[in-house]
Amino acid sequence: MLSAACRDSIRAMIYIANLSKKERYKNRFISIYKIARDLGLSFYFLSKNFQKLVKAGLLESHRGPHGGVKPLKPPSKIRLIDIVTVIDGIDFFNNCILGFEECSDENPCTIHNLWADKRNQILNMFEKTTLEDAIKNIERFENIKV
Amino acid sequence: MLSAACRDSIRAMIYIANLSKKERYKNRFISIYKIARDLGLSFYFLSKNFQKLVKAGLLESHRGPHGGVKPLKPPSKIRLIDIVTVIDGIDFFNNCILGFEECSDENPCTIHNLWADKRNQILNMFEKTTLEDAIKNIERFENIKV
DNA sequence: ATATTTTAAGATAAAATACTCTTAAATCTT
DNA sequence: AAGATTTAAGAGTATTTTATCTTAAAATAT
Ligand code: FES
Ligand code: FES
Repeated sequence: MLSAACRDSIRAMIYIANLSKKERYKNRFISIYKIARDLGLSFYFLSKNFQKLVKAGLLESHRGPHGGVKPLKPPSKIRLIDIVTVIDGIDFFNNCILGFEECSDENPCTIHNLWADKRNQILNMFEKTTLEDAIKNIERFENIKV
Repeated sequence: MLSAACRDSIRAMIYIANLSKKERYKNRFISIYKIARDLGLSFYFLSKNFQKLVKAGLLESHRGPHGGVKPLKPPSKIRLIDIVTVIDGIDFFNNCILGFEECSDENPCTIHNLWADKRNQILNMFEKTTLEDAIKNIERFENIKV
């Protein structure tokens, strides 16, 4: 459902948001190399994908020593759907699951009435969930994977 | 979410199931060429994908004049999940949305608690929905796309 | 028997996605 | 000013998915 690029980006954004809360990292740029290393991701792939997030205004970037990226908004203001929109686009939430051109209640496919509901619930989840929600889970659960 | 192969296959299976109910087609083989033409799909791609459904026992095939495919079960006994399982596999319903190796309540990622629920609802839909349900919608709605 | 129709199977080609590399530009450190 | 660090951008490569083609096998029709 999410592309590999999008999965990586969401993980990284959650990681950045969480780190940026700590005193040591507040308002500091975090190097992409460090993020990739800490999360076990490819530096090349991650920095490429980050370029979109920077352009979209979700991240601020800075070159040179002590450079890196940092969030432009507080975790409570960055929703998962914002990241998905930038990296994958939102076609998934508009398109027919059977691949028809149009998707609407007026022009439904044979399983539209069932799928549209599920799809909206997913959309709802991505719209409601912010990086802060994810961070809270990090604090809440012990053996959580970041 | 569904691959192109899977989307095509589901559409074709619904079409076959619906056609097989009609007196003229009862217990007859329906040519793959006709199915592809009627649904606007590629004959090559569809016949390739059908091979899996035949092997899996969802379709019976027959070569030569008046050959083709026909369902091996009544529409009420073929669930969407059966087709998805054969064509795409069920990894989607087991895997972590953020790409982690494991996915379980005991070893969750930062959004597992939110996603697992949605994912199960989708699974539920695919498990509960049969070809008969889709056919009923064909009868129920006027401008429906098959 | 021979020719025709139709699916099966495997090879090939094209397109999309995932991933990597190289060079440049910006910034900092000395 | 020179060198080191770090992201930006675009080109390049690899892998996966999608789509097509070719040949074979099976069944029917003549
Ligand atoms: S028309 Fe197919 S899901 Fe809406
Ligand atoms: S662990 Fe990530 S969705 Fe379950």
